[in-house]
Amino acid sequence: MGRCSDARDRLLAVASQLVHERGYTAVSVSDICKAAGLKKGSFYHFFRSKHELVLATLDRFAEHQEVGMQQALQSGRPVSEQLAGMLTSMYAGYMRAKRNFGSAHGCPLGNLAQEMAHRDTDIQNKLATIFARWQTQLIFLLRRAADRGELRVPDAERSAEALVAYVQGVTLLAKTTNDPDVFLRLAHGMVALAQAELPTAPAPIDVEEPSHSDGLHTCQASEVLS
Amino acid sequence: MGRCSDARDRLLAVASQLVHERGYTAVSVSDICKAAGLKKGSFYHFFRSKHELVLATLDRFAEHQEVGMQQALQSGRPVSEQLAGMLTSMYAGYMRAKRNFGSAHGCPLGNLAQEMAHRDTDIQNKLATIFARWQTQLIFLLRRAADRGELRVPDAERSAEALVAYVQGVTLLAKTTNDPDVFLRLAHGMVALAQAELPTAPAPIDVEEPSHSDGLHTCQASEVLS
DNA sequence: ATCATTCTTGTCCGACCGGTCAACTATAGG
DNA sequence: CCTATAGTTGACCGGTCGGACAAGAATGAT
Repeated sequence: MGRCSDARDRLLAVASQLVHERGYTAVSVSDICKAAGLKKGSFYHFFRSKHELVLATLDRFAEHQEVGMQQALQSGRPVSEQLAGMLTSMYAGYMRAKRNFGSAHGCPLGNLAQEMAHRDTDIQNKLATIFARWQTQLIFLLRRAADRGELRVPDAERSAEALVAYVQGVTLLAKTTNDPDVFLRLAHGMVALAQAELPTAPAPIDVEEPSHSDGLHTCQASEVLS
Repeated sequence: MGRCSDARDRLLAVASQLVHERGYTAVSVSDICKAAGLKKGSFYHFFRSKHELVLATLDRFAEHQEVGMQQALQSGRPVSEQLAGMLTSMYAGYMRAKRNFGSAHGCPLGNLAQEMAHRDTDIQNKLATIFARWQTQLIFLLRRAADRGELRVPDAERSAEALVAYVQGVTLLAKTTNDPDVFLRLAHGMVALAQAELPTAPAPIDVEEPSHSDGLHTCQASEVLS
């Protein structure tokens, strides 16, 4: 009863677009409303807050992703080709985005994770779940490749985790250097990570003397900056 | 002549802290001033804008980084150990940050890159330069390892680039899952990427039929979301 | 035709945004 | 000691932020 409107869907669609383009903080509720063609009052009829809206867009994203992944697993192509294809087809997507919208904005999940993971546990959890599901699918893929003798996969779990990280890192680098060729240049790393050997020594778990500092990776460095 | 004050330095220090914790957009000039213990008027005496301040913090970061890298290159440890050590010592940094500040915020460069690279070309360029310098140092390291016969390095440039990406990706994953052990679990990937083989077929540069969609990597997907 | 429900609208709020400015104070160099 | 200069202050600007709300318009079920 009452009306029925597609406003909620429009809000979701527009919001994931804008948040992807500009980031969570930089997009205002008014921006979203303007783009969806309705007033702020309507917004707050459907969502209790901007925060809740973004969580909803993540749910929607996860559903879409799920469908896509199922299809991908059925493709019979060689696995090493499929792995590299993840990056080469991101190259294609990057070029398409650049052509259609003027520039590419990286991975919507990665962007949101980088911006919000340490400030919003709801968003963090939702993103972590999506990454985990992604990893699970990769494990399947890698195990199948190992069974078929296509690849040597010493540790499918770890390799899958490494692959998720690598894809995110490559995307970030492509965006930062504004150079889509990064996807092509680094595609071979996917296969390398899939076949990565475990260290002979179980793992260097020594939390070494903290201040000897290797230098090349001062990246945690709030501290470095006095 | 006139006064001399350390206010500028305080602003830089406080700003890199806050931007690292909350992101560029989410930190206001007033926040920075409050934390530095001075008024907005003073801020605009030293910097023409928030934008300019952040560029200055990046310069400062780059200088510190430079020093650290020079030291690291002189360490005589085995290169594979040094590579893995980049991640294991980030594990240490993560734990330290968590202990001291309650949570870790990932790599300040990565955060800024993800948030700003596609919206601010000045910041993008500065970040790209820092990444490039980082890569250069890694190339040195890898070449030396190859010369000594420590590692087989088929392509030092590409491996160095892949390593930079990988470190960023692993950091993001650790932050998103809030699980520092990721650094330890994925450390072996560093060695794998250093020794990654190039594909026998030069590269699958076919920009395949655009909509066949591999699914597992729908990550460019503003499009996927209707 | 009615009426509860769903949706839409416009207006309003206090807080804060990035940034400006003129007036004031402390200080180093002469 | 004096003064040019460097640094500081607090009040202020127009604009936007996330959010609240009462009132009205459209609709579906009865």
